[in-house]
Amino acid sequence: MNQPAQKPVAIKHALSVTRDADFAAWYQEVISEADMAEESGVRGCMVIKPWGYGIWERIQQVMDARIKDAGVSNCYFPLFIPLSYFAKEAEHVEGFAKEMAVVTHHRLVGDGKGGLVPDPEAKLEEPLVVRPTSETVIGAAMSRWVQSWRDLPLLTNQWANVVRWEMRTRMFLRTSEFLWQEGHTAHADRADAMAETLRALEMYRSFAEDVLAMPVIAGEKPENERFPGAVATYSIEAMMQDGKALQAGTSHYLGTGFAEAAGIRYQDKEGAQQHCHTTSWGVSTRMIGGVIMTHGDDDGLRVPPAIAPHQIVILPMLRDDDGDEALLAYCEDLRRALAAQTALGERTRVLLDKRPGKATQKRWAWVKKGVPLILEIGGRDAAGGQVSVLRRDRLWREDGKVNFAGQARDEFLATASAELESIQSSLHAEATTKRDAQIERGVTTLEGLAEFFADAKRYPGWVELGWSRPTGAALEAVVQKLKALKLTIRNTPMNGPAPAGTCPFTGDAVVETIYVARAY
RNA sequence: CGGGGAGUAGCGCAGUCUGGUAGCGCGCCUGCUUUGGGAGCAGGAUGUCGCAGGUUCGAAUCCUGUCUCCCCGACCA
Repeated sequence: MNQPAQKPVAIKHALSVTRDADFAAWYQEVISEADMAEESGVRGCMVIKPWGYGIWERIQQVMDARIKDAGVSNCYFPLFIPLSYFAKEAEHVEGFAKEMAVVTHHRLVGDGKGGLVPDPEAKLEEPLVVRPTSETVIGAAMSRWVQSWRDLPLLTNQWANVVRWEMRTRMFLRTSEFLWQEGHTAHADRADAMAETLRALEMYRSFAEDVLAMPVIAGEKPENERFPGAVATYSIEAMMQDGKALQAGTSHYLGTGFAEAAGIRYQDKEGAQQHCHTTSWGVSTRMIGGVIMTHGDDDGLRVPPAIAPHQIVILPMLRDDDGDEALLAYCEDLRRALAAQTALGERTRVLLDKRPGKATQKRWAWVKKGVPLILEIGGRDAAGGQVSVLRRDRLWREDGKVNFAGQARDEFLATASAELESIQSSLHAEATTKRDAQIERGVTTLEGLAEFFADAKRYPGWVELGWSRPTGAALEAVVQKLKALKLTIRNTPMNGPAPAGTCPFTGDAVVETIYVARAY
C-alpha cells in the first residue's frame, strides 16, 4: 500500500463486465459492444449486424473455397420440406419432431377485429416443415440424380438457414434460426463414404486451427450423441475460456439408412441395384460464438486476422482545421499502400475511418470490435512520415497505458503482413496454451471426476480419460452418472493415447480415450 | 416447456407498494474552451412507460391476457 511502485496497475477496460466476474454476461456484452448482433423481437432469432455478418462472410469465403477444392458443388434446396419426407427415416423424425416449425396455411384473412388470422379455407393439404436440416429433401433429389455407379460419388453442399425451435437460446451459440453450410454426399460403398466423412472432419479441424486460430480436438462422438439417423458422428470440440466445451462442427456417416428411406440407389458394374452410403457435415454461425469465447478479452472481441472484415483500421486524428486535408491525404496514401499488399495469402483488408468524431472514441469502438491492427495518425505522424500502431492482442503496457508503438511509415509497410500473420499465430498459441493447461489427465475414477468438477469458483476445463466404450443400456448408465455431475462425453480423439487401465464407469478394460466436460 | 427475474429516451436505471399523466446518469445535438491520446463548461433535443384488454373522473403505477429478454432446470445434429 505504501509502495506505489508495487501497486497493481489499474486498467480501465473497455467492457464493464470481466470474464472472471460473470462469463455469461461478459459474452453478451462483447456481442453488443462489438456491435455484432442484436435482439430481433422474434423468440430465439437475432439480427446479425455488419460486424458479425462480416465475420460470417469471411468464414463463408474461406470455407467455401475449401469445400470446392474438395470437388463438392454448391446447390440450393427448398426451405420447406413436405412432412411426409420426414416420416421416412424413423430415428431422424424422433430426433427433430420436438423442434420443428410447421407451415399449415397459405393465406391470411381479416378476423373482423382489425387483425389477421390463417384462412381456414386455405389449409395446406400436407403441412410443410421449415428445414431443421436437409437430409430428407436432398435425399429425394439424390434419388433422381443417381442411377449408375458412374454418377458416384455425388458431392453437394448448400449454404442456407435452418430452423430448430429451441427451448433456450443464446446468441450465435444456439438460436432458433441459424446460418450454416450443409454438405451432403452419396457414395458407392462404406469405405468411400467414411473417407468423405473424415475428409470433412479434417477440413473443419484445419479450418478451426488455421483460420479461426481456435484449437480443437477432432474425434468421434459417443453413441448417445449421434445425429438422429447417423451410423457414426464426428465432431471438432473447442474449449472456451470458461473451460466449457463447444461442438464447433460435425460430420456424419449415415450408412444406407437415408438412402433406403429416400430410394437413393445405383446400378453397380455387375448390373445389381445397390443402396448408396451417404454423409452429411456442417458448420454454422455457432463458430462465431466460439471465436468470441476463445479469443475475447476484457476489452471486447479479438478477431483473428484471417476472418477480420477489416484487418487494419486507420484513424486520422482530425482537428477540424487546415491540417486535416494533408492528414487525410497521408492516410489515404497509407491505405492504398496497405490495400495493395497481401497477408495470410489474401489482399490486405484496410479501412480508413474518416467518419467525424474523436479519434479516441472511435479507437475504443474498434478495440471492442477486435480489429487486429489500429493505426492512429496525427498531424505530426503525417509530417514526419510516421505511424502509431496498436496491436489488439497486445493492448496494454505494463504501466497500464495503451500500448501504442511509433514507427516509420515505410518500416510499418514492410512489416504489416508479417504483423498480421504474427497476430494470427499468437492468438492460436495463446488459446492452445490456455486449453492445454486446462486438460486434466490424472483422473481415473468417478469420484475423482466429481471432485475435479466440484469447485465452482474456478473454470475446471476438461478431463481426458480412458473408458471401455460401453453401448446400449450400459452406456445409458454412464451418461446418467455424468449427467448428475452436469458432465458430457465430448468425443474420442482421432489419435488418442494408447488405451491402458480400467474404465472408471464400468470397471472393464479401457479401450479408448474420451474427453469429459461441461458443454454449451 | 417448468421455476425465478426483468421490460420506462440510443444504453444503464429510478419512479410502481401508497393511481393525478415522467425523471437521473451516460450517450446524442449546438456553442465555447481544450486536445499526441478513453476532455471541460454551458445550453438543448429525444418517451404511444413491451403489447392488448379491463377497473377508474384519471393508469408507467391496480387487474387479466399476451409477447420478448436474462438466470436455473428439462431438452438440444
